[in-house]
Amino acid sequence: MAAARVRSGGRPTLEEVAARAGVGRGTASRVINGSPRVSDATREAVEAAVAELGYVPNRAARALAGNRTDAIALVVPEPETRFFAEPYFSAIVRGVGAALADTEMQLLLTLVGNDRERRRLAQYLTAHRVDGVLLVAVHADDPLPELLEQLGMPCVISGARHAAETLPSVDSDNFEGARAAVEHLVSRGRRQVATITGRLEVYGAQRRLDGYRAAVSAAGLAPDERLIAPADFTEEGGAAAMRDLLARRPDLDAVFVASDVMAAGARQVLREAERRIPEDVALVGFDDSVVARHMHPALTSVRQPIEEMGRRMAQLLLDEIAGRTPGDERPSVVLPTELVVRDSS
Amino acid sequence: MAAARVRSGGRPTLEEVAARAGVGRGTASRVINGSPRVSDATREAVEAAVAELGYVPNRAARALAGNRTDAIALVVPEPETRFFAEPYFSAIVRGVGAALADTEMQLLLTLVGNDRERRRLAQYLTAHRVDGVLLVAVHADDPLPELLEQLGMPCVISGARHAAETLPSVDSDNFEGARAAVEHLVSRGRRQVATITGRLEVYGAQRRLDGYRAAVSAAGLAPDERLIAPADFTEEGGAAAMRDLLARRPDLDAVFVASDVMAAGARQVLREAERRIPEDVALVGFDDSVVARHMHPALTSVRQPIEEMGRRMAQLLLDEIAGRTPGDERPSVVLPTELVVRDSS
DNA sequence: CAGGGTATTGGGAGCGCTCCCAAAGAGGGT
DNA sequence: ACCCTCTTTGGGAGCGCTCCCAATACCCTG
Repeated sequence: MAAARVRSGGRPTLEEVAARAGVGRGTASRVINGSPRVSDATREAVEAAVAELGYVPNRAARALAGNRTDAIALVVPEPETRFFAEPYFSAIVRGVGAALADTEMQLLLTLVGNDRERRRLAQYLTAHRVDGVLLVAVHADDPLPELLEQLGMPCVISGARHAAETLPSVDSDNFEGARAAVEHLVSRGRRQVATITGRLEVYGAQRRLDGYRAAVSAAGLAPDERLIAPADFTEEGGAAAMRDLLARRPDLDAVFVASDVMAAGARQVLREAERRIPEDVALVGFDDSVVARHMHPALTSVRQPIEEMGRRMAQLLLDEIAGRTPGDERPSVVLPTELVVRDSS
Repeated sequence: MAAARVRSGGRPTLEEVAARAGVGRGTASRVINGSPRVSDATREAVEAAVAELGYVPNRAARALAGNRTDAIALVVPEPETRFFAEPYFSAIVRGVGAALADTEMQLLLTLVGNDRERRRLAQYLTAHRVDGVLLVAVHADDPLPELLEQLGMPCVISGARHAAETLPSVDSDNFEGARAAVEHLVSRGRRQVATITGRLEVYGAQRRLDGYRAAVSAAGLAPDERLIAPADFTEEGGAAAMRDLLARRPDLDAVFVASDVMAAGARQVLREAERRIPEDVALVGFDDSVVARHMHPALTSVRQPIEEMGRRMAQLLLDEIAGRTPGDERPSVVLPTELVVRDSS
């Protein structure tokens, strides 16, 4: 029995645990990793040694020997203010954190600001420094997903990039959320329902517009392209779009806005135009952010289960990494939204 | 010259880079790590080989051999909603990310929810899985800082825990921010200035109260403890405190609230009590969050340079890890705040 | 021209773990 | 009792890097 080198300080090694338990290194490793091919007696002995020594595996050694990292990266495109804004970012992080809580997986946060950082990220991924990647707010033309697919790197994205998404993705039901919002407006007697959309290259924004259209025709209202104003998810964009709408269709009596922040911009314009909310114009937002609650009047909004989305993304990724993808098709999750009715509608 | 093993797939190793450059492994390593003890010709040869092969060092191997990890942890106590709320979290993350951008350092996100996760974190840190720790929103009685100090683990905290903080810390100037806010109220002719404080166990909240007191006496106003209502940084707490204040001193004409969220609660109560803002009561918040901008009327608030705080925390930590602490005393940074005047005052 | 630096360099010895092969032990059937 | 199979076990061989020592090359000095 090889006596483990005596080490005064430092953390205990597997070798020491094995020596203490009176078994070989291989056996100790098997116990630590939960292999079934160990007798009960041995397992208990090793577990006791682990507890006595306070052994914690050395992650680096594990990664080196096992060719894995036990870490996943959450990649956040920093300029994408829509994502980085409240409540998206912290909620996603919370959800991911929750899903990872009783896992050995570490969460690496990677902010991608400019092109240089983007290249560094690509290098990172190529160097296999993580077992998988969570990609949020990817654009349809982002080369990153392709790169990941080529590398065979497990990956989950938030929000499908288009109808024929090939990557595993988690999304909220943008179509249904928008549809329900507009249906709600119609049920309150509104007849000239306009919409301010997000950037339509973003698939989710397109789906919200689709939902709007579906609800409009389901209600038997006359579709009118002049009631549709595209914007860019910013407050200023929302304001500009609202001005356009008022100019084109001054008779509108409701607006479904594809984000709360844009709704804030729209409300400002409506106030300046002296349209009362909700008496003259009803307003519904999307996201149910802090802004919605504190707007005056409080904004009716479509809530997305963002934290849950984070959790599901992480779970999907863990599955992907473990290789237990059920069928051949890519798992894609669509979570329901909820309409939170407040004073603006 | 030992021929490097030919490997079809896979990433290139140091050994391969060395072979390609026609040098030894040690020399290649020296170049990669920027050692000055290499001739220019050799350096160039190695750099060329690195570029041609697209070599990226294997992090795990480095960590194992070098007994470091090139990673730091951002530890976030999840139940601490004050911190996790907008804008704190994302701004800190941004700042930290910016400071780390041209470093090899990785950012690990660790959410600490319950006691179990807390123990796991302690184990983590004991196992030296990171080179340093960024601790945000620590309570004065949190055992974590002590643990870190015992382990000799570099650490920076956001917000001193008390006047005699021993750890390197980054903070905004809570005292001066509060003082300036109250001074502003006084300069607008307010004479009965009340305050709603955060939880006073939080040192920052205490400092804000100190700043309030300083401004009150500097203005020659009569200090009155009935004008001071403690709360807990929540909207409901702010509302309750506002009710207390109105009951005790119905003649108050201004309130300095130690956070925007509490200010939102207070505003609600003032509206119910039919006090106009700012005509009857002027309101000033703290944080300059989204809530402040969208409140009605828009809330005057004290802005903290949170992103900059994140950046400085990271820099301090990197210094600490590099061991180049200038003197013996712990570096502690206090950043200035800025009063953003809006319609509520 | 010898002697004693100083600047470079190569490569051995690990770091602590996983993988895997071969050996030892434990039954079971005939 | 013997052979064969299945289970359990030990430990060698790396994973790719850093650290460091010894070797070599080069340069002054007297």
